[in-house]
Amino acid sequence: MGRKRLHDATDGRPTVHTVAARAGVSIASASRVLNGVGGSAETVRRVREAAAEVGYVPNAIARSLQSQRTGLIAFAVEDIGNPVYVAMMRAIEAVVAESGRQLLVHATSGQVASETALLRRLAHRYVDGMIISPIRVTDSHVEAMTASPVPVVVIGQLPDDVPVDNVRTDSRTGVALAVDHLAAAGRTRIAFLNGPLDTVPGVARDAGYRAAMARHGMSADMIEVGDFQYAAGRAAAERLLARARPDAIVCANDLIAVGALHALLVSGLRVPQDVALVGMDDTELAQMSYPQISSVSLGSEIRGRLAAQLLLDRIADADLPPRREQVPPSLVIRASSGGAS
Amino acid sequence: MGRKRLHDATDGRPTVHTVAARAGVSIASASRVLNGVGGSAETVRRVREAAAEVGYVPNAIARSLQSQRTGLIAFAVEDIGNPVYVAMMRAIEAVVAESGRQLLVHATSGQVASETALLRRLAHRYVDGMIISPIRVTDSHVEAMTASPVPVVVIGQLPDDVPVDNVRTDSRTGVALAVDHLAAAGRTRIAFLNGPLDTVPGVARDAGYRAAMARHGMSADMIEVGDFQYAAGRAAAERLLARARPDAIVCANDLIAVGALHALLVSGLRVPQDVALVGMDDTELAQMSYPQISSVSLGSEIRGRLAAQLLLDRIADADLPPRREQVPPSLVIRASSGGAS
DNA sequence: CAGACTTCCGGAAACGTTTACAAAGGGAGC
DNA sequence: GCTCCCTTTGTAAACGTTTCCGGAAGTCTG
Repeated sequence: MGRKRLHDATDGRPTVHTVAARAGVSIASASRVLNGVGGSAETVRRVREAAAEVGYVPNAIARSLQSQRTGLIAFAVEDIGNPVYVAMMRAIEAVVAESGRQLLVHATSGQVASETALLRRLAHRYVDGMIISPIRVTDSHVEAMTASPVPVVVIGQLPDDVPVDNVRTDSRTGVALAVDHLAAAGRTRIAFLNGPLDTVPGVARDAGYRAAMARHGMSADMIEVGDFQYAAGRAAAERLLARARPDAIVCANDLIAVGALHALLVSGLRVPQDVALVGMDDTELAQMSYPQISSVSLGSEIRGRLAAQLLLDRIADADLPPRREQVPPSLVIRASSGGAS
Repeated sequence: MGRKRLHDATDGRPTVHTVAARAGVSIASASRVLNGVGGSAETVRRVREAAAEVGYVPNAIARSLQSQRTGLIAFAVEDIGNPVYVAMMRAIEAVVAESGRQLLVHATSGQVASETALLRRLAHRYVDGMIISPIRVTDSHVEAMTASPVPVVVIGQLPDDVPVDNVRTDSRTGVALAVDHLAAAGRTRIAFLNGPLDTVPGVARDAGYRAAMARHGMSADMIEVGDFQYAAGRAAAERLLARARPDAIVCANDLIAVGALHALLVSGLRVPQDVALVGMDDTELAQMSYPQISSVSLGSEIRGRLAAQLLLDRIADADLPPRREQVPPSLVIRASSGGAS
């Protein structure tokens, strides 16, 4: 009834004080028992009993404040809907959950401002680490990442001198795999539908396409650019078909490929007979299409898993030297390029 | 150099104490200024300056402990990969971000044990609220939800007497819409590919199909059941085609529909000429297929948005009476059932 | 110029944990 | 019986913030 309450007002939920008082021990003892460290048999019994009686549950925030850990891992990505990120997210979730942590997901819309804002917010330490897959990498990204007090792992390319753990693949050779495959199948007019050229994957894939085409002595004049979405892919294919007559199309990701497939079928072309099609990322989408779409796998699940692992390792030991994992691309051949249905 | 440091060891990051000391004011004043409440012009200037100089950033955890709020909202869902949940997640993310909070995503694998574990963990208050879309609802779900100290909003059906905010739709009439549409188009042998019958949506959709078929005087003898995935849909369609000759198929969700489409095309049937197809959930997948798949929209984005809104409202005022929002289904007609391509 | 009122400030408590430290108790070995 | 060591316990500090409260100083009013 006193005006100045010390602990455990009648309205509040039970705290370790409640439990301690009820068990007739100090909060230190209560805490120790509840954490399973130390305590005599009798004390353990009394505390456990008291805790059960009042339905005590430790407060995660208070614990975090003390331990300086939130138990949260953030995953920041342009678009939660893109199946390639979904695949990564699944893999990351698995690793993160395994370590007893939880996953926070951010949608950045691919905007530099919101990505750097997110990185800067890491200073608030609301999370123990972040995995980010920026589609563009600017100086402010790099600056924010290196200034962050909590570990950051990047999925994607990063300038070599940036001391940040990262997981990369080689989409340049990935595109080459696709071109080689199509050329080997006798295709001679291989077009390319790319994403924006001011993105990291966009330039890499463009370079891969041009180099591979040059290697085969073919001219790289059937390129259309849009963004990395289904609608853009469909539109790009329509533009392409309006001005050229390719016998094969390589797409910078599966969403674009599905859009292209749609455009091809609408205009009465047969896939793969008239036009062969190869996508990239090897997402579920490629398998769910009809015909199933050949796709260059960039190991999304593996990259996700590796990124999560790198992050956990660094959280465990901040002094590790920066690490860099590389996942090689591989081509998965399906019906759309003449493989089995 | 003293052994017993009080605040701000040289190694640590700046805290409000650092700022206060540097500005020559008390931590109370520093905190007030940093929160933009009170302070004389001179104090404000000094504190701001000190904060900028040391690069002060408030610690989110400590703030949470004080405010009893984490600023986090959890979204728990069976499978992060299902496009219908992706759509909901997008909508929820938008609302949640708008309110200055962040989204935590849990994958439950649809297992009752992990869902109830998640709900019970809410007692730790690691999050300000949770949106959950359980595919099955058991007594332990209900018990855990009502016992939770933080608000829970359910997307999906819930027994009427459970005092928990929820957002529902009516997939029973949703299926009826599909059947009516197909019957009106002259289809007479309408099959149904459903998800598991021990799930809430599974039974509702089954009931909807049977009722609608009866209403049209058609027998409901072409039903196949699998889970709500692409592969299961494809397999179910194959089983169906092996034993019957439907002229239309209604699917319990879009993943199943895409799988069925695949099976139909593989077996040389034309869609919609030979077999009309209608999916459910109206996800991106339905638009990305060829032909595009008619689908019963259950308003995923709307449900997501509403759920987020209900949750925020309840967080703001715990004494609100339980609310229940209903989103009506609607049919989106596309090429797969004879609509425009 | 006294009193009332406002503004600003600092000390200290509070949020709910964990843990360093010291004290106390109890065997065991001599 | 004494010392030594080990176990158990409680006190209090610490994590980093916000905020209550009382006092001081300044401003206005009559």
